[in-house]
Amino acid sequence: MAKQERAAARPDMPTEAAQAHRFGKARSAQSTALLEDYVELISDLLASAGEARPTDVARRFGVSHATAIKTIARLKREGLATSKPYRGVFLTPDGEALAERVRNRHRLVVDLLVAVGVPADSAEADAEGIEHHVSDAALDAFRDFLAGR
Amino acid sequence: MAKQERAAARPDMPTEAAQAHRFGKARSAQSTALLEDYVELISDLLASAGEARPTDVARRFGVSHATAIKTIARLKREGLATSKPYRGVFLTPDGEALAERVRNRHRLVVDLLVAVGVPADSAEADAEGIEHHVSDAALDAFRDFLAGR
DNA sequence: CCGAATTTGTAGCCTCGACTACATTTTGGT
DNA sequence: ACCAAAATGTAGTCGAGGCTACAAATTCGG
Ligand SMILES: [Mn+2]
Ligand SMILES: [Mn+2]
Ligand SMILES: [Mn+2]
Ligand SMILES: [Mn+2]
Repeated sequence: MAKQERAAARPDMPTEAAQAHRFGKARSAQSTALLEDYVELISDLLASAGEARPTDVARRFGVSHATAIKTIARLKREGLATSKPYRGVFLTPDGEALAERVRNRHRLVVDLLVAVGVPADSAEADAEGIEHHVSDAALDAFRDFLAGR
Repeated sequence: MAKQERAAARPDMPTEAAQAHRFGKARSAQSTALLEDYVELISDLLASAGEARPTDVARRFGVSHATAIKTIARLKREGLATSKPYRGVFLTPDGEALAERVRNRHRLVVDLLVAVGVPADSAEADAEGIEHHVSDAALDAFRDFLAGR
């Protein structure tokens, strides 16, 4: 029966492959979301307090300190952070660069949401999840929209 | 046994706790994202082909059939779907209702992205991830924006 | 109607991200 | 200086969500 499902399908229905690809993109974006949030948070702590302790990261992120330490270990594995036992966490140049990109993107997303009428606190909350799924093309559009309205 | 949230000190919630709360929201949204996508996909397949087979779901979602079957088992556990061996998958009333909500939300997000200038294909791809992190307050704002511009 | 192809199901393995419990190290108060 | 508290690290467990390999059921072509 699966003969001509393409012809019979709705015109606006995506092809199988295209849809699978989009779902895959969303999944892979999710796999880096945690790292992005950690790097951004650590960068903020370093800037505001001069140091980023695992306990602080855990409290700000809302997880146990053991969880934070394991995620920090993953950051180190991925070359984004460094740390020595009982000293704070620091970012590598790659980590700093990522933090900067993530911070700018976060702000852009919040600004866009506010610009289209989302209440500020909702915008801030939603952006925390949305930011990880916004493509560069969308960010460009957001910038243009914010500049030109 | 959901742990109770202490949302008492409303007026000026500490930045630290507020941030932790936002991160927690994003995490919990992510935990339901997969179920939402499956339910929406199954609903589409049921509407367009009259049936939703595990193999079709797997191919459209871009995962192995074993993975799809396991996720469908989770849908059944959560009361969103039903199925009998070697028959297709169907949605419970709860599942249908969720699919409808998710489908409308998906469209709204795409429309909003396009309205602020995001290219259509980027909008469609980004929406697949973004949709799961858009609050009702934001959706209301999106509707108003689309209606009133 | 029957054998082969397809579909479906099961089992076992992996990584990630969460937790608790406990061990160790550092820090701070007296 | 010392002991207690806090911070940090480690170990073990869990469920979700992937995978591959294999087994069983169903559907189809001849
Ligand atoms: Mn985030
Ligand atoms: Mn962020
Ligand atoms: Mn989606
Ligand atoms: Mn969707």
